Order: sequence, then C-alpha cells, then structure tokens
Amino acid sequence: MLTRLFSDPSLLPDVQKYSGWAEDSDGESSKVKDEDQDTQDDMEGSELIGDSRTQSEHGGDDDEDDGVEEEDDGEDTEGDRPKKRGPKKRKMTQARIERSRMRRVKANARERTRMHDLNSALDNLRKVVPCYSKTQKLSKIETLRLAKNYIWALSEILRSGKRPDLVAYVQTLCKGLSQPTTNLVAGCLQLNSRNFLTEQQCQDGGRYASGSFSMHSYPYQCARLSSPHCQPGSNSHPLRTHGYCSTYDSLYGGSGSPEYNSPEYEGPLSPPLCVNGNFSLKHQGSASPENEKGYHYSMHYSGLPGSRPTGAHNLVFGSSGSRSGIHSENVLPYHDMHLHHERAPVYDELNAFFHN
DNA sequence: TAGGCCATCTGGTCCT
DNA sequence: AGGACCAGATGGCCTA
Repeated sequence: MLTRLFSDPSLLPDVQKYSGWAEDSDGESSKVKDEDQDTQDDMEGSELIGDSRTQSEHGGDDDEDDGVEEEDDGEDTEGDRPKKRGPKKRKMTQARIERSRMRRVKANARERTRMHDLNSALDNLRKVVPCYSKTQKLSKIETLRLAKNYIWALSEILRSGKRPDLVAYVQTLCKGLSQPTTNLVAGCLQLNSRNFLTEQQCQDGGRYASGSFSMHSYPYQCARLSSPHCQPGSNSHPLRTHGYCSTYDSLYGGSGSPEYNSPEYEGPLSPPLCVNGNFSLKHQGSASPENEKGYHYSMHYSGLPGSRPTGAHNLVFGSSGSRSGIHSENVLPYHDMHLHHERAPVYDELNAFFHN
C-alpha cells in the first residue's frame, strides 16, 4: 500500500498532510514549515524528496536544471499569508523527479537493510537474555528491558561476590517488564529451576511455585508442576513441550532446530550464566561442534579465581540466600560447565546441593 | 474491536 | 552528494 503511494506520487500529499502536524505554535518546526508551504503547486515541486530545503535541490549542477528558474507558485498572492522566504524552489523536471524517486528508492532499501540489521542484533540479544522462547518472542522493548535488568543483575553478583537469592534474582530480572513478559521470564526460570527439584518437591511444588513467584501471577505453574515431565523417571525435557527455554534451545537447540541450524545463527550466544539448570540438562551424546562451541562460550564466565576446571561447583557464593526452601544454586555464573563430559557430575553436585 | 507490536516509507538532520 | 540515523505516519497482523 505504501508502495502504491510511492508509485503514485499524487497520493503523497495526503501522507505529508498527516505527517505535517503543527503542534509548534511558533512555526519553527520544519514540519510546520512544510505545512505552510503545502499548496498543491508545492507538492508538484517537492514531492518525494524534492523539497527545496534538501541539499540536493541546491546543487545547481543538474543539467536539466540549467536555465530553469524558480517558481513562486503564485503563493505570494495567496490570501494574507506572508511571502515565502528562503530559497525558492526549482521546477521539477521529469528527469529530476525521476532522479529523486531513484534516490528515494535507494534510501528506502538502505533503511530496510538497516532495520533488518537492527532486528538481527535484537534477535541475538534475545538469545543471550535469560529467557528465550522461539514460540513467544520477546518484543523489542521487553528484550531491551530484560537485557538491561540482566546486566544489572550480573553486575550486582560481581560486585557483591555473593550468590543471589533466586527470588531476588527473578525480581531484578523482571523489574519494569510487562506482566506477560514477567510471567514468561518467571516461567522460564522456574521451569529450569524445577529441574533441580526432587520428586517430592515436584509433587508438592505448589509451595515452591507460589512461594517463589508470588509477586506475579504465574499461570503455568500448576500445569507444569503437575505435568508428566515432572514425574519421576521422566526423561523428556519439559522446556520443549512448553516452548519455553531460557537458553536450552538456543544452546542445544534440539537437534532439528531450524533456528539453531540456520545459517544466520552466529553461534551459541545464550548466556552461560542464568538462573536455570539447563547446563546440566545437556545430554551427553549431542556434542556437535556447535554445542562444543557453546560450552567453550560458557567458559567465558568460568575463569574467576576459585573456579576449577572440574565439574565441581565452586562456592564463590557461599550457601546463603535460600528462601522458600529453594536455593538459587543454579544462579552460578562461575560454574565450570565447559566440558560436556563433565556435565553429569555437575548435575549431580548441583542436585545434591539443592537437596541439602 | 481496541490495543500492542511490527515493517515500511518518508522527510529532516547531521556527517563525511 | 550521498549515506547514516532518527522519528513520525501508516497499515497489517495478532490477541485479549
């Protein structure tokens, strides 16, 4: 439809009429100026980017413009409006109109590319924030907010050197987020945290679920906590069935994940630090090169003093910060998870820690 | 159907 | 002059 506008310059005045709002009473706004000059004759001369104030209009090197005088469009005689000041417009010849249109086409293409790049970067950002869902993408603004909160939370962890409480961590992450996004994030984190729950905790999971995230309604908790994936012996991954994944899908992606295998995918960017246990959920057999890279990427955070190259969890954060019976042990940014063959011991240790 | 989100077009401004 | 960046406008799509 806008292409229709573009292809039909006669429709552009309507667009400019709407865009040329005049809130400024002083008339200094460029858009107000546009409106002041919006006579039909002006439109013939300034359609597309043919406005007289554009630099291209002042070049004076246009062959077709040579000898073409400006025109006042009869505006001087229009009512009691003051004479138009400033540079006068040049008559738009067919060649100039065509050139303007071509410039506009190129500019539009560049703008599209620019926005696509921006969206690409945003997609990458989505993959590294603690909640990543292929089925329910975070909006742009929510992605930025969550990323900001995430950075802030990590900074606090680094600054304090203490292991944060899970609830506080979630609260920090969800600060300023909309309710649906809050639910989504809480759901992601809770789902992953749940992987550390014992069977008993799972069965009476309402205590954990409602207690941990009581500040927000969480519509998934009951269904998920009672889902078959939570049953003893269940080997299926709960995240897949719900479409949520904080980092699991982006890291390990499911073998057939088209997104993960997409050529656009620039590598495992999911955060090695997150409040979930998805590192431990990695199955041993899927050590694809991408996954390997993912583990290596996770090492980025594992080099702090005290971290060991073994699967043993370091105790940088001590053991405080447990609320509602659940430790935020999975908030362990400095866990050494970089060797996938060590993941099973890591999982065991984490589990053991949670069962304390 | 209203509102949120998004892609696109567009013109203005600044910079090289 | 041309490109990058920005913000406003617009219409489409989706969901509650």
